[in-house]
Amino acid sequence: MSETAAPSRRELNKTANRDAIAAAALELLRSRGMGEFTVDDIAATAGVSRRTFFNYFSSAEAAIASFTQKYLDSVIEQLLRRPSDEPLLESAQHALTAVGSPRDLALLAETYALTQNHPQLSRYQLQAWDECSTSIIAAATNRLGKVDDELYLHALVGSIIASGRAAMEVWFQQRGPDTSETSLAILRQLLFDAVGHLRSGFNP
Amino acid sequence: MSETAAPSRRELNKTANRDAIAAAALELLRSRGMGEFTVDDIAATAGVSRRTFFNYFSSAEAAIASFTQKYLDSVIEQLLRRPSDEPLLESAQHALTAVGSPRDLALLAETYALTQNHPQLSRYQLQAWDECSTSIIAAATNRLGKVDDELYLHALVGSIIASGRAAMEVWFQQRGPDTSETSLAILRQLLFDAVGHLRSGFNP
DNA sequence: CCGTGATTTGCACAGAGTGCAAAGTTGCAC
DNA sequence: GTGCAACTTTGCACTCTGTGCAAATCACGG
Repeated sequence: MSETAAPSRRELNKTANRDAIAAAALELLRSRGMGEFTVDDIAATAGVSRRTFFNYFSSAEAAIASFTQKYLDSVIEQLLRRPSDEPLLESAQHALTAVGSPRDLALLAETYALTQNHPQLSRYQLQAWDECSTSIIAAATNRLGKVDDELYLHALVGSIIASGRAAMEVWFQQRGPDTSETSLAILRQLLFDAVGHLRSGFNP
Repeated sequence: MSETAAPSRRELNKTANRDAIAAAALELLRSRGMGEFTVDDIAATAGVSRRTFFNYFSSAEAAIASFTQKYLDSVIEQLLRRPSDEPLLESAQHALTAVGSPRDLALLAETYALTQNHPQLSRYQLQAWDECSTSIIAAATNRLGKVDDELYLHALVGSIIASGRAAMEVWFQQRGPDTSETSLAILRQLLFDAVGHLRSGFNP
């Protein structure tokens, strides 16, 4: 069915460049910490010009947040694979915890941990989660046709995303920057349980 | 009981300055639109130096987002006034729609409307809502003592805030930049209904 | 091999944000 | 009211950000 299609040389170079830049940003984040490096540093590490950096990302924070976006994109992908008659909350519960890409979850967790106390980066992460909401709403609207109750859908999807973020926050409080396999398993469980609470209407 | 206490001259000057700067930012936002003015413009309009602007706000966006923060602060204030044995969802429903400060809600709506398509400002607004979550969680933890289920509390409060944001979004889709009394009444109703959906566990 | 369109790069420039020290205010004790 | 201590505003200098523009470079099809 849907092949990934044309990996032309140009396309390949483009994603390779993008990945190299994001990887360079992550490397500097790990080694120096947020705020301790500049866009020039990232560009130099990635082996591109400063100007090219800005062709791909609008800021250093955006480059780091791309890892969060990547995880959330894979969540949406999983979500679209669920049977379309399955209740949204159930689909979401599975999509958030699906291990379609273990590395994505690990990077989500790592960048989340390295983000603490860096307002501007936090804002970019928030935006990534919010855009995920928007995508899910669009997909649901697409699938169900014009919904009768916009408010219901927005509040529901927003709550799902909020539950996901709650799981991240609680995980980090409990585990700190530990991103071992064990720790990530706990994170997955928290993601599952958070949406579980939502599914049960927050009735204990 | 808790008086607002010492309005010393210094304190007064400080809040007056802060208000003047925020008002100047809003005025420029209204007259020129986001991205069409600089921090120097705001400082000049407010009658302070550029450097003083940065003593109060870290960016133009932060100055605009202060109106959202103000509304959310008043929500928290209302929330703390509710009887402490009332279920959190019920308290939240009332706090979000309480007209403790009609002007705050109007400014929330207006700045929300003027924010569309301005990523950096959107991020600041998101952050304001997120910090509100954090405050509510802290308050609840404070009131109930160390909670047994952190995840439950985080997911619940996050969902409340998400419902509030959902109401804002739906309101704006329906009403655009209309901030008349009638329109604001609709917004209040949407806020009430959004949390209502959450209260009923999203069961139609 | 060459032309065409996309991509990268260098350069220039306006503006953001911050440290620092001088100048100006406010509060308080005498 | 004088004067000193603490706080606030301001100007200045400096680094870094983000973007427009045009030249150079690259990918691809003929």
